[in-house]
Amino acid sequence: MTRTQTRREKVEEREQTIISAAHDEFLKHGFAGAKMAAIAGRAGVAEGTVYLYFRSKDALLLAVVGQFYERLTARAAAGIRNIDGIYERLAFIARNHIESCLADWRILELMMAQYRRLEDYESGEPYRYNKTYVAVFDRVVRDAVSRDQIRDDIPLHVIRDLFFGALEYATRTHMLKRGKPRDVDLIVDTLMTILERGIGVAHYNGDEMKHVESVIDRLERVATRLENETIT
Amino acid sequence: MTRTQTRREKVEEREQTIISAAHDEFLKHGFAGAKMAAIAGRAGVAEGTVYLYFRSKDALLLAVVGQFYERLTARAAAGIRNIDGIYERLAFIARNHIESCLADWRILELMMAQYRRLEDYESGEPYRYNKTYVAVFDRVVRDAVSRDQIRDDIPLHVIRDLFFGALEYATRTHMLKRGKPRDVDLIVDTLMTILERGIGVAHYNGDEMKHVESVIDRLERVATRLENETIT
DNA sequence: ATTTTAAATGAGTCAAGCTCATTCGTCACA
DNA sequence: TGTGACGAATGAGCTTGACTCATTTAAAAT
Repeated sequence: MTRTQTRREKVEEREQTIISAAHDEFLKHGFAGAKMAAIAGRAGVAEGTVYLYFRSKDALLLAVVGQFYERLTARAAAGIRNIDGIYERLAFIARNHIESCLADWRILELMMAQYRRLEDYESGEPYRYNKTYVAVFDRVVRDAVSRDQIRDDIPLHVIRDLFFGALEYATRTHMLKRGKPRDVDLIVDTLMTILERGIGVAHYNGDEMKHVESVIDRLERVATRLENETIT
Repeated sequence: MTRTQTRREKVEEREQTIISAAHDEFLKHGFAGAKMAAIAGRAGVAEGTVYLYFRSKDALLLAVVGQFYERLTARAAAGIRNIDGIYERLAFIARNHIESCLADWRILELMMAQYRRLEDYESGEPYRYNKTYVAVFDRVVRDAVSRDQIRDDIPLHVIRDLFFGALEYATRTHMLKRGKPRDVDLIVDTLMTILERGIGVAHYNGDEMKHVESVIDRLERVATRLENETIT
């Protein structure tokens, strides 16, 4: 008989099974409503076994949330790699955020409820998860600032809070109103428009405006010429 | 002996005592950490008495949250009465929101945790509390839209989510970083600047803008024509 | 084959939300 | 002033569910 799994592999597989079971149970019943016995049942192990893998119900939730963040971060980081343009990148992050949150809404709620305890937040794991995720966003913004595409007089943390705060609330509204997937586009587009105007460097100020006008003049001449040529 | 209180008054006073006790206990220990026995102790009544006034621990939390919202709404509504100018009004609402949330942060967390259950959210009391609060904001924005101070092509709900989402996240960041009261000004100012640029009607004068747009229209028509000709 | 070590089990403990039979306080009326 | 009636208050006890630990089972080492 071939040994298909090492001991280590078996243990890790079981851990994953328990996390998945917990994910489903939390998703269905919420944190308070989820029962450790039910999670153990779903995972096909005894209740005591769960406690060999996770210290407590909280620790189990933390593992679930951790995996959520890992997916979220991985998708965001991979997605923007093939995208140029600051607002296109932000739009991708926004859409990824909304869609991921919609799928795992309950988990997110739980995370917030449990892990926003402030006193020791910065030392906790959720904080680190969040930090690596947010780093993806920060890099995009800092990059854009260095290219003079975003004003440098707005603190990064304010932009960040605005971005993710708006996304979270918009996601909730979307969920409450049972919006259609199409609506997500509207949300993302609108948000990008506001952001572009709000934090982008002004396109139409003073000298630049004159430049714009000269370009418009040239375009107009071109347009006229084209029209005439087409007619003849 | 003069009767200082009617029966009814006594009951209401006791109810208030219990709510206050719960508020303090929740604030100190969070929802899960708060014990009904401790709340009863703080209020100076027996544990069973609490259940004469509130069906459950959840109902008690709801009452606490309700009072928070009432204060929040009353202050916001009263504050903007003496203020003119859309951004000045929004700034007041923003500052009131941040300061109130900072004071009762824990309560807010709890509320979110408990009452974002989506299925029956719209029928619940917290939803109504939130709605009347948000109505103050909506009125300001709608008023500004009707005066052409805010673009009318941005859905109100997106502005609202952006506003309150940004505020909530900014408040949390402020709390985490243990910011100073002075920083709140910076947050509010920055947010207002972004909002003004992002949702305000364009500043550059109308004629120029119309001119630009008419040129764009022409270009578009020309482009379409060219495309068609290329095909044939 | 036997020992050793790690993993799994589930009956049992404990804490906390909630209930309810009982007691208490107050007021109306004789 | 005594007494009956009724709503308010009480806290011992019930229930539920997170967590523990003595015991059993499986795997690895010798």
